[in-house]
Amino acid sequence: MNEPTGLRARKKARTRDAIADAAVSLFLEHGFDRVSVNDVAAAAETSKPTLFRYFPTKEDLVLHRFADHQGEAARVVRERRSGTKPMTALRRHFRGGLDRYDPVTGLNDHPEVVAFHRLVFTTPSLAGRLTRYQLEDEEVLAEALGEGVRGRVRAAQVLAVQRVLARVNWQKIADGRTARDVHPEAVADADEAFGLLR
Amino acid sequence: MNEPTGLRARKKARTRDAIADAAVSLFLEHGFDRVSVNDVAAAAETSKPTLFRYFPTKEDLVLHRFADHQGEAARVVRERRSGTKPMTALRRHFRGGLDRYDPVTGLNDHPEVVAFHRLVFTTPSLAGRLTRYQLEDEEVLAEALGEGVRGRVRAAQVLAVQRVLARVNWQKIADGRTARDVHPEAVADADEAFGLLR
DNA sequence: GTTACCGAGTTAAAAAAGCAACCCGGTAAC
DNA sequence: GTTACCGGGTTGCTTTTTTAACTCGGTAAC
Repeated sequence: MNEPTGLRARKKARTRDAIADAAVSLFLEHGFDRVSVNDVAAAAETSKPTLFRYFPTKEDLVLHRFADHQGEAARVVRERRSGTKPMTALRRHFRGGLDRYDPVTGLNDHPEVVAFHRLVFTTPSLAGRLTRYQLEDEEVLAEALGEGVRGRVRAAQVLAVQRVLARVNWQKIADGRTARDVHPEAVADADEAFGLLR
Repeated sequence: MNEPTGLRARKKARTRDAIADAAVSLFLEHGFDRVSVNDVAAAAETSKPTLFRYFPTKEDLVLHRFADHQGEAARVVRERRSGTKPMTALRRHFRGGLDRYDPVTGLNDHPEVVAFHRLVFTTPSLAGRLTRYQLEDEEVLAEALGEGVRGRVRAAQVLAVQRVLARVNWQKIADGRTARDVHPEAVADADEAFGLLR
């Protein structure tokens, strides 16, 4: 089921992780703009060209965690069991994320995760680039949802809903509440928001 | 004074160490002949050709620790202060090794060191290759000692003495005594043995 | 007595990483 | 207002590593 795990693949994954981890921990400690990519490369013990071979821009050093979820919505729609409506599949998937306290739902109170979200949301260049990612996500979801304007609008609405929900959840947790405590509200919010999509 | 420490050099050193460490620890645990170079490479997380680029033969995976002392005797002779006789320089150097409990003198009771020596001495192919190293050592020492048969004989005698002394010391320690305890005898033996060289 | 496998080493080609030098836009120094 | 540096990102070249397939000697199977 998982990729062939040769030496090459293992070491590439490790290098990638080393770079990403070094980056995030430096950014969290000193702030995105006060850390240069040279610093990151040095901390990860790789060269600058290598760093850029793994991550196209400085922002991606942070955002790859979202990038890993690229196209997830589209996939959920495409792989739904026949008989299930797209919206139901998406709602269930999001609900699953909440129950697993998946960081992308905003419903996660691990200190690192919270700090990470604050970093993303309060750094303009990061927030900006993140919306670019979501636009691409929107396009593939639109395709999965059907031709024409109809699909595009649906896609935009779904992603907007997810974005808002995640933001609301994160805000409550940033205010000091625990994920477990917020969970019921998050589920209720999700039901209401997805309900509006009909 | 020390080599430029770029990324490349650092990683090469690390790879080399990883291979050597994996090798020695596997050999100590299972025996030299029951561990294949494939096992070593796998444990060190490198490929077989890489392993062989760092160490020309399987034996060298163990013996590089001796190889690091290659030519040491010759260097001691060449770099002695003028006015000092070669033999005195060599005797003093060996004496220094005893005082530092240098593993090459056999006078070292760290469990790993003792086990390592047992490994070398009780594995025929290793013991065999080790004497090959000592022959090369002998040649360069002979050159440093002067032309002709005279130098060669001297060289052979010095190295034979060191070999015997190391072996005797190791034997006592293998019998359970501590290095500190054996030290005086080792010094006495050394004095006597080097004395015979006159 | 082949046939098949194992372990030490090697080879060639391709991927990946390092290095040094560069471009380009910004901003601080003088 | 040049000049110099800094940080993001790129380029070309070299070195290192992986991969897979190979040689060669030994030895177990049948």
